[in-house]
Amino acid sequence: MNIGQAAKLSDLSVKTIRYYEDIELVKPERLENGYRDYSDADIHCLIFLQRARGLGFTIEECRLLLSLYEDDHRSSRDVKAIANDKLVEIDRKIEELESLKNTLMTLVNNCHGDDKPDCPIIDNLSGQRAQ
Amino acid sequence: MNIGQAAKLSDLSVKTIRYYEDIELVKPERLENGYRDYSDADIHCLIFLQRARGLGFTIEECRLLLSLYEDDHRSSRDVKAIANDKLVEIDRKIEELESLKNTLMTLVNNCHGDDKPDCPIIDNLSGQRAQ
DNA sequence: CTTGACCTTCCAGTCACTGTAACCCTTATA
DNA sequence: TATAAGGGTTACAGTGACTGGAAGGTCAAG
Repeated sequence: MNIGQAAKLSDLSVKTIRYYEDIELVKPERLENGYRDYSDADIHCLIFLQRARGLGFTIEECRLLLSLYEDDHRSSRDVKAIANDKLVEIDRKIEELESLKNTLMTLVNNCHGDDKPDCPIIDNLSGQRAQ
Repeated sequence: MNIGQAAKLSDLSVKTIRYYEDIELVKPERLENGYRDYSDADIHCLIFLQRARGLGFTIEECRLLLSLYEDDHRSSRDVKAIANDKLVEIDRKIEELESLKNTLMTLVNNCHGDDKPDCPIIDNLSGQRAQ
């Protein structure tokens, strides 16, 4: 199967798929004309990657997950551990963003947003605590 | 003032400050020996940048905010608009992460996490919807 | 005079792609 | 049979916001 078809089936861009070959994630066979030839197993890997990346796993985490995916003797404990780490990370990010949001909201709410130059947002960024 | 001192006062790394000069954000004078010499105004800019970056503004947004910061005739409306855009963006990111979190939590909760190879997380990533 | 802490520039690497150029291959139609 | 469209190929550069490292210059203290 050509790379274009593989892209459609996996919902990845052609560029991304070539990149995944570059970093040795999914290595398809080659036809006589030099075209990449994706097997069904390759397609499954690409779909797997598309989903895992969509869940926020880094490429290296994907590489690990993929090796577990391809290992019939893996333990579900190993997989769960990776997913759990990612959950903790996501939670941390959400908290950071919430805190950011609160700060920004306070600033925005205190700013008149008119023609005048007086601006609590700028004041805050500049380090002034003026009310 | 030397770059090291500027780094301490602004809570930025020396590397980052040099980078900010590279991209023409804060351009200090130079001493005869070639050392950078940061004025009080430069330090204020660096602190401003440190805070704005901390609030999640991109470098280009920071550049814009900085020009408003340095413009006595700015309108608070302009500043508020930028901050508001950023708020919307942050909200979108939080929602995305919440959705990710829910998906991952469901998967993790359904996974036994034992020695056996059966793993709903892997199954989901592979596209199998097996319960 | 030497040591160590600081400063300088420049180049490469990070992450996960994306864009572009220049070229080759296949298929359908005039 | 010529050609044009729409695939495919490689290789290199760029993104954002730094960070690391090498190789060297400067300064103050002992």
